[in-house]
Parts: sequence; structure tokens; C-alpha cells
Amino acid sequence: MRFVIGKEIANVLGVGNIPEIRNTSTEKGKGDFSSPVGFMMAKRLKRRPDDITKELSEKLSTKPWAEKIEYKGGFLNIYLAHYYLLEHLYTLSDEQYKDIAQFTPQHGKKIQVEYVSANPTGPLHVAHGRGAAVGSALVNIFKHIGLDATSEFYINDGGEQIKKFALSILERVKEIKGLPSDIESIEGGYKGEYIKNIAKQILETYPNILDMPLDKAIEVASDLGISLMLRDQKAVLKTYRVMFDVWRSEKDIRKEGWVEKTINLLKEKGLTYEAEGALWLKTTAFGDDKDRVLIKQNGEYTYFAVDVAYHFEKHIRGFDIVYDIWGSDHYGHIGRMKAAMKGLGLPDDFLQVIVIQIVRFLKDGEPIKMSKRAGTFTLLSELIDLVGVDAARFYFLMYSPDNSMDFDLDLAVKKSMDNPVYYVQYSYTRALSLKRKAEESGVSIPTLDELKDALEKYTPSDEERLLLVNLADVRYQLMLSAKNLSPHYVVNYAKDLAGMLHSFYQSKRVLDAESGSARVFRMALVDRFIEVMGLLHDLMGIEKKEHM
RNA sequence: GCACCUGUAGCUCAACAGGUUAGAGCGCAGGCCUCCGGAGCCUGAGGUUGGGGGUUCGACUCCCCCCAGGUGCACCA
Repeated sequence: MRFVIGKEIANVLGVGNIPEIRNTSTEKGKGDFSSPVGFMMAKRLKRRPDDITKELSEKLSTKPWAEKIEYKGGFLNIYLAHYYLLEHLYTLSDEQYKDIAQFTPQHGKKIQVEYVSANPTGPLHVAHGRGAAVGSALVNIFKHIGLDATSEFYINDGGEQIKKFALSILERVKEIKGLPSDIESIEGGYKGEYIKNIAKQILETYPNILDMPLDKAIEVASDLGISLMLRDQKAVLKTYRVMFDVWRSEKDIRKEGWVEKTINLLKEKGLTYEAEGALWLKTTAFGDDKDRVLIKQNGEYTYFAVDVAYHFEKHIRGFDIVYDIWGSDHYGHIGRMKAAMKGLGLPDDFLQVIVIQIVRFLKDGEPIKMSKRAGTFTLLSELIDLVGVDAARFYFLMYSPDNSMDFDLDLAVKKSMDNPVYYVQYSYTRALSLKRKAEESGVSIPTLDELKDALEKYTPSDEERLLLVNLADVRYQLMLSAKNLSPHYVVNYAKDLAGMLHSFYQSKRVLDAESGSARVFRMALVDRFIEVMGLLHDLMGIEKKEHM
């Protein structure tokens, strides 16, 4: 709706850009939507603010969407026509959702969203849950509004950690065989219970693994360990309703020679130098506070070098914008990566990191101490078992990623009304139940013609108006989330809509309405609510419940 | 020390691109179905938006300086 109005205002004024339109439906006396267009354009058009809004109100009042347009100083207050809103909602197609892409800065770009990208050296940690929820919801929204987005999981199956992972497994193998073993001897080794399970499974396939040369044993242990962990991670993510378009392996990036190619390119550009037996990249030339090592003294690539190569490879694959969703513990990595991208000659907006702030999990009001390496962590799968997929996702999506959050496990377990996910899901179930009842008693969803007729006799109440106007705002709300790179706009919108539905439901009878025309209108409203709210459920990745 | 994030009602958080009277939920006080699902609704109390300057017709929002909390500052990933 706002896109329609904005374009018309721009047309009347003969300006290219669309002015700000605010949703003022919950405020009294400001119309359904309002725009400070008079103030915004006064300087540019060299006219008085109220002169601009006066002209607009006169010229736009005849439009089919306008019920009434008032101006107050530089503000234009717009009241929308009921029939037009319903017609808009009735005819909202996938193509019209896809039209919104043009109003986002990412329009026309090939976008990649890389998230989770956990090490395949253990099960997914509960802290992965936030990035996974945000990433998947964001990609859902991107795709729905017609942005060209691809989701990707980077499998960190190369490098030093993998070696430690394999050595940890081998120590556990020794332990199982009753040989002397010392897991503590591996610095930064993996001590979790799951390592023992991997060791057991390895022994089933390779009973004599300890007789192999160490290199070979490490290879066998890491390969099998990685594939088991990856299988486990994929299963949990599937349960968590997180799917990836592409799974890209670090090992493959290395094998395909991207690291050499990228380092050679940087060398050719004169951006590297040797010092202290290592090869360095001059990231300070591009804003980093320190130069970074690409090749270590021992001849191995740093994680940084491989990651630069991986991102260069993303560029070669044709992505214009790459969103990496990282935990705040990776903050230190951002500056050097951006510097490296600049060094490679990529545009400033190529790599955009969405930093997800820390999540603390509270139990009995106290933060739980979690340490991955020590093996005392809480798993994402455990969180799902505890609070359910819907509550976990919803809770993570509710907050802006910039905000560090506390996840109160006791509260989420309660499955009570404290938990907003039930509030939202209940609104959908309630509307659905109403529609079901209507169908049972032979009341059908009205056609547009029937609505036009009904609205000549019936004037909607405030509650009905509020719901209608806000349902018609759905595309704008999706655009906000996409533009600002956070699903929390959509979640809050869903919460607002749910409240409006409950409020409407409580104040007006639908099936046994006071008049036929009132019932026709309300049935349409309920039906459109189900449509919009259902979409929001899908985008957030929470279940649409027929019964609760 | 430097960089980034955060600071809004008792608590957890919103506030769209700077826009009209800063909003929800929980909690608190009171009220509401003989009736479509009460997991709900309505009313009320509760705010100097951490502090101080500045820009602007207009600042929670932008700029500067403080204060407080968090995170990061590896030849780890």
C-alpha cells in the first residue's frame, strides 16, 4: 500500500524519490498512513510545507485508494478506502511480493548469505541457534520479495583444528582398546562424550586403525569424524527448519587451488611481504590496524588466508553482495577480511558482516557457563528438545541481532502465555478455527463483488479498520526486514497483527454478525488474516497450527 | 589502551529514512463472554529515552565529549 501511495505523491510533485510514509494507524487523528512530505520537500521545491500538502490532499483525494486525505502543516494524513484495501489483499500475488525487491538496496544484485558454518568437529552448539534462525529467516524473506539470494554453509573441514579433532578421536580409540591414553596431552583437544562414540564407530570399520601410519590414521579418523558430525549437524538443522542451497567445503577450496590463486593475485598487486619467516598481507593499507599472516612459518596457510581465498571464490562465482552472519566472537576477523577484499579490488559493499551479539542462557536466573572445548556445552538439539523449534526460533528472531540477549530457559519451557510465540500461533489457530466453523455452516469466503456491495451498507469499526490497514502493510514490513537485515521487524509485525486479530475477535461477532454485510466483511478480514499470518509463519519458520 | 555493540516504563524489548502525543509483552491495580477456542480482551498506574553539549522547523534516532555493561584485539578456527 505504502508503495502505491508513495509513487502517487512523487508523481504529483514531480520528484523522483518516494517520500517517507509512516504507519500511523494506531495513533488517533493521523490517518492510516501519514507522511511528513511537506517538511521534506519544502526546501527542495522552495514552497511552504502546508502549501505542498494542501495541493497533494486536493489532487489525491479523488484516487480510488483514498477515503479522505487531510493535511496539517507539513503532514499529510491519509485515510484509506476499505474496498481498495481488501481488493489489494485479495489480489496480492507472488509476483507482487517480488515487486518489492526494487525498493531495497540489494535490488538487482546476486546475494549470498553464509551462516552457521560451524566446525565439523562437534555437534551444533546452542549459540549457533541464533545465527541459524536469523540467517534462515532472512533468506526466506529475501527470496519471497524477489531478491536473488542463495544460502550457504561453509564446512571448515581443513586446517589445524581438524588435526586436533582426529588426534582426540585416536586417543579415545586407545582408551577403548585399553591402551595407555592421555586426552590431556593434546593441546586444545576435544574432550566431549561424542568423541568416544566416533571412536567406537571407527573401530567397527577400521579395527586396526592404530597400526596405520599416523598420517593415514589421522586422515581416516578425520574423514569419518567429519562425515559423522556433518550428518549430525544437517539432521539438527533440518529439524530446526534451516536448509542450505549450497554446502561448500574448505577442503575443496584448498584442493581447487583457490588459496594459491588468491595469494598469487595479492602478490602480483604487491600487497604481500615476507618477514620473520612468514608471508604477510599488507592489510594496514586498507584500514586494518595490523598486517596479517597468510602463510605461517611452518609453511601452512592461516585460516585467514583460506577465508580470503574462499571469499574471492565467492566473487568469481558471481555474487555481488555476500552477507556473512558471524558471532560477535569473530568480530576481530571483520577488519582484516574487509581489508583483504579491498586489496583484491572488490567493491566496499561486497562483504557485509552481520554480527550476532552474544546469547546468555539463564537457568534459575543465573547464566549457564558453557565451554565448547571442555565438552561441557549445551547443544542446539538439547535446546530444541527443551523448548521446541517454534519457541527457540521465535525467541531468537524477536530481537535485533545487535542486541545481546538472555535466553531464559525456565521461561521458554513454561509454554505459557509469557511466551509470545503462543500468542502469535494462537491468533492463527483462532482465525483458522473460525474459518473452519464458517465452512461447516455453509458460510463461504466472499467474492470481491460481494464485498463491494457489503461495504456500501457497512462501515467497519476501529478494530476492524486497524486490522485491515495493517494486513495491507505486509509488503512494506518484509521490505524493512530485508533492507535492515533483520527478521525482527517481521516478528514484531506478526505480534502486532496477532494482537489486532485478538482485539477484533473479542469485539465483533463474525458468524452470527448483526447483519449480512457485516459478516461478509468480517469473513473476508479473517480469511486475509489467515493468508498473511500464514505467510509470516512460513517466513519465520514456525509451525502453522490447526489446533493447539 | 584501541575498535565495535548496547544503555528507552519495575523486568524483557520495539520505535521504519530525523516527523505530529516514545509503544508492546510480562509484572502490578481493577474489570470482561449464557455467545465463533478466555492460550483471549478492556481500563489504569508506571518515562527528564545513561549524562552533557551541538546540528535542525523538528532528535530515542545524526555529530562531539563523558559514564556504565558486553564483545573482540593470535603465525586459533
